[in-house]
Amino acid sequence: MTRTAHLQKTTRDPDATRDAILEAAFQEMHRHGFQAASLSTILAKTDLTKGALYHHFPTKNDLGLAVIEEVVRAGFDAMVFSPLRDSNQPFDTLLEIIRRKGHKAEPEGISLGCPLNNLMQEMSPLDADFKASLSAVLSEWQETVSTALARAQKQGHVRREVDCRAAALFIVSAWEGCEGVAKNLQSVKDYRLCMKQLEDYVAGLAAR
Amino acid sequence: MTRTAHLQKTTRDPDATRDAILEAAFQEMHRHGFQAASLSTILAKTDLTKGALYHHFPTKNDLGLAVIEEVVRAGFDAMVFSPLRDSNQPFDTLLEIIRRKGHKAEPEGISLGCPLNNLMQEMSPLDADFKASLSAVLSEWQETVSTALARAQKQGHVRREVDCRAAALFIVSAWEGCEGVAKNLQSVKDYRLCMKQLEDYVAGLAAR
DNA sequence: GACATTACATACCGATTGGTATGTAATGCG
DNA sequence: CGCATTACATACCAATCGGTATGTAATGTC
Repeated sequence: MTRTAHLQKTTRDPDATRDAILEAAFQEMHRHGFQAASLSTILAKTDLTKGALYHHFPTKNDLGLAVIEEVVRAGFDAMVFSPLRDSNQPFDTLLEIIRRKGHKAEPEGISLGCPLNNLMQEMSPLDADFKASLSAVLSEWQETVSTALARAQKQGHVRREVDCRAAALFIVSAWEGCEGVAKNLQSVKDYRLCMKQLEDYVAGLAAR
Repeated sequence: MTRTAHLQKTTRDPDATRDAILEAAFQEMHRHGFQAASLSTILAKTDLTKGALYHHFPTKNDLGLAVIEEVVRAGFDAMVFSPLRDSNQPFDTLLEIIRRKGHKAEPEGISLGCPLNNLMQEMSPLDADFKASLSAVLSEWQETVSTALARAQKQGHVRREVDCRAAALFIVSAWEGCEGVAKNLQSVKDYRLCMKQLEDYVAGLAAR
């Protein structure tokens, strides 16, 4: 019956608080994975409480799915999907993206790994909703690379006998593989070396 | 004060029980990862109790590390390391191993993913002991492939200008990448397609 | 200004977790 | 055989987990 002081936020901005929760949840999930991500930690980082969280997200799973669709996917969109789709020199753009990835690599980013890859490895076999959401991003990635290669092929920049879909699958896989291995080795040097090999593989698809 | 019946195992075999715990722990960790692996579940699978577990392993971390060093590593040894080291046609053997991996792929194995990769993605940034233990296996893998390529190079089966260490790093990375992506897509077909690309890449290292 | 609704804060809950303390039966050793 | 030690089983613990119920202040609507 003690009438504790209910300190509410004086200014309200639902969209901003929702974004704050999403961002904090993304960071927490990026470091500890989804299952080990603690709602308490997320809320501590945002200075919010469970009331806020469960007002915006009915359950922890929904929060995780929203992170994938609104944060992870948006990152890929800005970094890979849009540049590839908008380019009219898709082959050069693809090579350039891979090169940039290798160059701008930071130790922290390396040791945390690719958020998409992390979540796929953890959640795909455990939860169908996660699997579907993650698969959607992964497939869009593959599809985007595949389309870029096909366009380049029409331009005569990629050899005619190349199976663009298979190549795209391998590029995406190797890409994730490089990030995963470098994450474990915690080595920027190995990451660059590995991405350089991927770059060489892609360059090897070019017409003579 | 109720004198409950203490049902002990009538026959004792410490090594066997230890192995049983390790095997059950491996399966749990393979499905749910290390953190989400429940000791209760592991014990239920073995019909043992916490007394047995904590007698053989001082802590959950030690159990996890033992699984890596005694189960995961042993698997790689039998499937990859030993065959590559013992072969005197290392290039053909490497190609054969990759081919076999693609052929004998089963849906369940695919959707569970590579145990090493799973644990690396989950634990490397969280725990230094896990990182070290996992890195040891990964480095041995890379080293084994690298040595195999170098030997093949001396035999004239691999082009002279190939950087064997870099190629081995990429092969291991792409390998893990294929398994990781196929795990998410839960598609044996895509796994085989992806491993075929890797096979082609390796074949491309051959001397003309 | 009254009132419903939104946007949170606070307090509490059952379930599960890794870990420990203690007890006891089987085994190895003299 | 006697006795220490090993190899477990049982019972209990604090901490943490995701989730819920309830309360209240800010906001939108008329």
